[in-house]
Amino acid sequence: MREVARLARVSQKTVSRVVNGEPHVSDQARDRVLRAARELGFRPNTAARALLQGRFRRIGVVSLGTALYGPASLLFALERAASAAGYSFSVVTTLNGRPAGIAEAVESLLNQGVDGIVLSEPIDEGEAAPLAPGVPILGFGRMPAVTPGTRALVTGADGVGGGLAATRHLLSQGHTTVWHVAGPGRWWAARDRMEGWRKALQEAGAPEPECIEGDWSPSSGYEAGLRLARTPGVTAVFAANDDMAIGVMRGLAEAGLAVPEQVSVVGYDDIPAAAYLSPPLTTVSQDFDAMAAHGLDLLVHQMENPEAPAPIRGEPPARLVVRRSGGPPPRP
Amino acid sequence: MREVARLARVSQKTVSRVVNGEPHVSDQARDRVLRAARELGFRPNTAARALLQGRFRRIGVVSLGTALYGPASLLFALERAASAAGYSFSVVTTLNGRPAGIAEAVESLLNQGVDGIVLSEPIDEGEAAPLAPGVPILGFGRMPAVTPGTRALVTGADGVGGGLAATRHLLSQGHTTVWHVAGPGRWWAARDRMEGWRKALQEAGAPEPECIEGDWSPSSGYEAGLRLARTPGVTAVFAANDDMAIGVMRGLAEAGLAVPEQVSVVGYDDIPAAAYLSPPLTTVSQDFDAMAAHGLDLLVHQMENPEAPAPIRGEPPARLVVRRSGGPPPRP
DNA sequence: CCGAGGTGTGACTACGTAGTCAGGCTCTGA
DNA sequence: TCAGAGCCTGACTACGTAGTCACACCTCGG
Repeated sequence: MREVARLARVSQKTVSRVVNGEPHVSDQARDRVLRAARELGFRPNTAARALLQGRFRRIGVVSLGTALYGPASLLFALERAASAAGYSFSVVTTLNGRPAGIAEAVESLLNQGVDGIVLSEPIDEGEAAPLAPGVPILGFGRMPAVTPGTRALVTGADGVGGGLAATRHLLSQGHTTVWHVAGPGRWWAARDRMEGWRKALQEAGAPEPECIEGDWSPSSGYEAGLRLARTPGVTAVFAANDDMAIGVMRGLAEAGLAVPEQVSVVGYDDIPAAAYLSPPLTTVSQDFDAMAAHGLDLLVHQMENPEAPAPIRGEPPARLVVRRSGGPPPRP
Repeated sequence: MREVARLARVSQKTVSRVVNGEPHVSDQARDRVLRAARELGFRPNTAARALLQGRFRRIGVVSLGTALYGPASLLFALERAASAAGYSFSVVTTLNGRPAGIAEAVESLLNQGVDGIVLSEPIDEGEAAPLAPGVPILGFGRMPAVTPGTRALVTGADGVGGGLAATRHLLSQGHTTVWHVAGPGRWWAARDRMEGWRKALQEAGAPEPECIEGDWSPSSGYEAGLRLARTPGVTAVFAANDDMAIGVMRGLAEAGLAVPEQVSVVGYDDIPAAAYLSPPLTTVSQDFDAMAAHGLDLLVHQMENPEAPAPIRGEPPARLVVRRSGGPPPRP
């Protein structure tokens, strides 16, 4: 910046003014500075700026690092939202199955100097609660235990609503009850979807079958499908994500059960391939961009108004997408 | 740090020494400093450190921001590799279909002060060449045009090898030739896979049918499938990713063609669901973690030895995974 | 008993930027 | 013509850390 100043025959401070678009600079000086900056390939130093202002304009995200469609979509949506809000974007993944993974990841983001943190796939890790003095944390779905004093925000992923819609749909097709292949119990998203399922059964007075826990993978869905095929009376299955739904359908098919003629299946996520499976998969769709925008709005507001209470606002609902796989129960 | 020093009754410099694990500090002083640091919740300031050292220990990645399995897997693998190498990780997505997207994204990373840049899904954008004075750039697959003077590195994604293996497999099943549903022509990955397909046909002396260009989505695969079903003589299709392969299979099925009995299909990526589709999908698998580790190795080496020429090393090969969908041609 | 070499410590400084403040200039209205 | 009110400009400084250097002290071999 000194060199630019020298070349433009102004002071370093004036260059700073031009670069930051401050007023009170003559057009002539501004012109000379801009020309000099371009000529020297000047790029303001982020470190110096951050040092002076005490913040990086950076948002950090803790992700599990799995290429699952939902989490990956949300991650990219968050990047777009952060970028639109003028923030840069750091990612840390927790090593799979590592205890204290989230707390460690949060720690690493704090060391990087982020101004806000997002837990895109909150997991209940028991005691290991993230602690972030001064830096607000946003959780999607629900939040893990948080150390008191930490500024935690929550925005819904509407897993309950989605599970409710999926299960209601199956019940409305005439099934007497609906089986559930859940995600891993530590994920809040899995718990939410299960809660929605349970609610729908209760409001319909349907019996609640034992729930099978998968790990989001098609192979766990496949195992569940084989097991459900051996279980008498199974006519409708709600899987907590599309990958498991694919596995379930495969397991049922190998056991000789046709979908949707003999068993109806509903998934969750609306992966792009869902409409092109055999049969096309009825599933629950989420608007990740809206979720990310809404969540980041909360977070940025909290970052810029440290004292203000977290505003409560509506969040984008999950939406059922009806296709063939969730058809009516078999005629006896 | 001054406060820690005061509390520990040492100089600020000694605190710095302890924090950075430098030698020549008595156990006694180190102990006092560590205790004081813990008590005050001290966290070294990244900005000041970066300002002094002229680098952030940060790697930036340009991603297209699509939740496609391959790109998302590579992104997370890169994060793991960067974290293992002691670097933090920034992501910028290019807005879909935006011209000059990559150059703009690179610019934004440079403004953040990253020490190295990865283009995880290089795209040929014609004139808009990324320009990065001083900061090395790594491209996966092949590289877009790069302004002279930019330190560009390339690591293979072995798309050619994968396309070759997929096509050879189909030919070895007895098909006279293989149709190809390609990815968007601007993607180097799509070009590589197509080149592998073409090579395999040439070495077998098989005729080269016209290639259909998709956009990686199942729906584009579906369109291609419908079109191929109307084309006489189609018995084998190589799709440039699994999503399109799913669409192709759906299109063929709707036209009454059975896979693999009447048409064999091979995909690319080995998405988790591939093994659980109907029929299970023969596809090409890549070791993203190995690719990322290898690529980051190159990049970090170049970052830390600016003058050294880029070392050339072997890269992890793509591997064919044989399942049912790529079966033999129909008996006449 | 002395010098050489190693260890432990702290004062001082620079890194590149933006906030503060002071001062010179121009323009306006009396 | 002059005071007052802007506008434009630059000197100075602080931000938090690590590199450099100086120095006191200790140990050891000759």
